[in-house]
Amino acid sequence: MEESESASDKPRPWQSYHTVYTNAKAGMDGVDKEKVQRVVYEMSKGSKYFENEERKEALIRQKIEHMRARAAKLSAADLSHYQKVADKRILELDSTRDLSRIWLHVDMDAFYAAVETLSNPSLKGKPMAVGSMSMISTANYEARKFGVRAAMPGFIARELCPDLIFVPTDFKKYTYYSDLTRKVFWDYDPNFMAASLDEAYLDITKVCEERSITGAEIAEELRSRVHEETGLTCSVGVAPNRLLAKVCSDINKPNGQFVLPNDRMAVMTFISSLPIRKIGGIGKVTENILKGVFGISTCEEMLQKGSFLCALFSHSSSDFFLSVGLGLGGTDTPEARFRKSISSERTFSATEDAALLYQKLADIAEMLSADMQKEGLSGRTLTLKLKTASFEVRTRAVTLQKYISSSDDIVKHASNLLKAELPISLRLIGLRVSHFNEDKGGVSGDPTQKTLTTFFKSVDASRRTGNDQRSLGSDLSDLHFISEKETAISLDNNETCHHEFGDPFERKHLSDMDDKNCISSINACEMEKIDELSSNKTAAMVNTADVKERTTKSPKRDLSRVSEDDSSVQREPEDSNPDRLNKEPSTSGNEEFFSLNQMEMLFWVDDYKCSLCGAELPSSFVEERQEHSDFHLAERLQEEESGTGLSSLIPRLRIVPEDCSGSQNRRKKHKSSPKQGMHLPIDSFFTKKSSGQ
DNA sequence: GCCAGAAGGACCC
DNA sequence: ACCCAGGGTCCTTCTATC
Repeated sequence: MEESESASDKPRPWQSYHTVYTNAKAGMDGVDKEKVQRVVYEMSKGSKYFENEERKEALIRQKIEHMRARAAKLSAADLSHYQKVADKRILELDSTRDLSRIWLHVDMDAFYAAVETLSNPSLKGKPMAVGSMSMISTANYEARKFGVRAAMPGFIARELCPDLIFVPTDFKKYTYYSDLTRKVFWDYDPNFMAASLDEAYLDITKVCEERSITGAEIAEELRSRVHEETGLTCSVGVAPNRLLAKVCSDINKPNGQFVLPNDRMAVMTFISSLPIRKIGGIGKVTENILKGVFGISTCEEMLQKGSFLCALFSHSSSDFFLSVGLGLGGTDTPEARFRKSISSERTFSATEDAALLYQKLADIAEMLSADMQKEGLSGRTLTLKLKTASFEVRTRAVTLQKYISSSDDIVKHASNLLKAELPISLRLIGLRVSHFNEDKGGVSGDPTQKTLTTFFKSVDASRRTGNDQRSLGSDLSDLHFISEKETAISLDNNETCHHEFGDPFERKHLSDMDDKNCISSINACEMEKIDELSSNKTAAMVNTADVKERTTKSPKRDLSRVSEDDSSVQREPEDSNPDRLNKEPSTSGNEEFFSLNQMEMLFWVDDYKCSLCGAELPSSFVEERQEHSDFHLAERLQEEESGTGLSSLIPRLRIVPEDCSGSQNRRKKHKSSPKQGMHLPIDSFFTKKSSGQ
């Protein structure tokens, strides 16, 4: 730490203060980068936040030094060994290349800001940011010219752009427009993967084939359709895999597109000069390490330095890096995945008043519990997160014998954790619950059963090759230096067991988790319901014909009503009483849906996904929803007639996705992309946009 | 040697 | 004047157990 400062710290200290916004992957074209850096530096200097950043940077510098030293110590023999390892691995990875799919990544341009401008045209042409003085979510292009960007605190943004207009976030609005765009996406790929409110991946291989049309033409068409439907513009990237498609969508943004042909040479050429930071999953730290230790700044150099990467990084990390160098990425439509945790945290002005801290803790527990109830979740591991006045983050966890979800339980255990830290000055408290009961794959809850994590790990080996951003993301953390011994050669113990992962049962549920919540809500509640059903609930089975008739005739009474019922159901996750379902209806006062609900258990999770098969249909898809529910009803009728009753419910659920909703069969459930949507507040998914119906 | 937990981080939107 | 979010995922390391 001593050396770097003295030498380079001449006249412009801000140059060494790299933050996310001055160093981002999104192009900051006409921006006076130096000025931005200076302002950010000036405004941050001396703050606790700044000091903490410096502390972290110092740690990274140490890491870099440490790795450099290790790299320097590699003997010629070592290097030749690792060169072989790398060469072999590169060949293996390359052999997994799949150029048969055409992926399209759509990214709405400055989404929140664009939506706000749509609803308030007077904002047009003026620099504007969505967010608050403490943090902004996104900025329009006028504001970006000043260096203003997402994740920048508002007070700094205002300094950069004094005329900046701040608009508070309104997720209802964004969800509404997001649904409109998804309706368009649906037409091109019913299994599209929503990555967030404003991003999605579509496998357009089939459409291209069916219409014998190029990816570029689809992109063109999709963009104009999105514009027609929403009045918003988007940018699109078309490439043989998701990782590349994502990079491509950024190239001609805003309102543009870029197509990378499904050709090995084209891919290699493209990737060769591509800065590593453009790759999803390679952030500031990884970039610094790769650059600082190995001098790698383009993807191509990943291959050139393959021996070093294999020598100094863990398997998963080196595999990832090499994949990037080869331009490989996800080409399959991944299985759905469960939500693993749920949390709530709040920042406040730092205090060391214990009573106050306990109060904050109780408030957060309350919020978290409410969110959990909404989704019918309960978990055994409770993690307390603390951020001290000096921005240091700590976590403290306990794993309990029983699953908890009530505010009281949460507070009780969280207080114990907090007590142990006590004399302390905090600026943030957070609570997270994980280790859900469904983790075990549902039904049994047998703790010895393979967990999802295990499942994904085993799949990991194969996935490694075609990782998409998710894997990327994780890989970075490997940077954490693998201890030297493990650096060795263990390149092949990956080939583990893909098959043993659990029973198909759990996977069926996975299907619906594309966006954060849906997932879990289904799991928790549905599991119970299914159990109930399969055991005895036949009573709930009502007159099918009756139900069918009503649904068919009153499409307008659309299912959004059902979702109301459903939410009330979910609100009582603790209540495993089988009568619950029977009671609900009276509360809702909607007998028709009551029947439907009881009988089919079909409702739109989070007003978005079919509780039965996981199909995704925003509430604006009124007709599609009607069709969809009709499908399930017909299916049910058929079963009734053929004598197959509820007893077959469970197996049936697993199969349904295969062909439900007619043409749009969703055998692959689009799970969300890796990261998808986690940044959105959960609430945004509950709030339904008032449009649909 | 493997497994579970706990703690700390990187990254994404 | 305002002074750096919140929700999630995955990975690695370390330890205590079995």
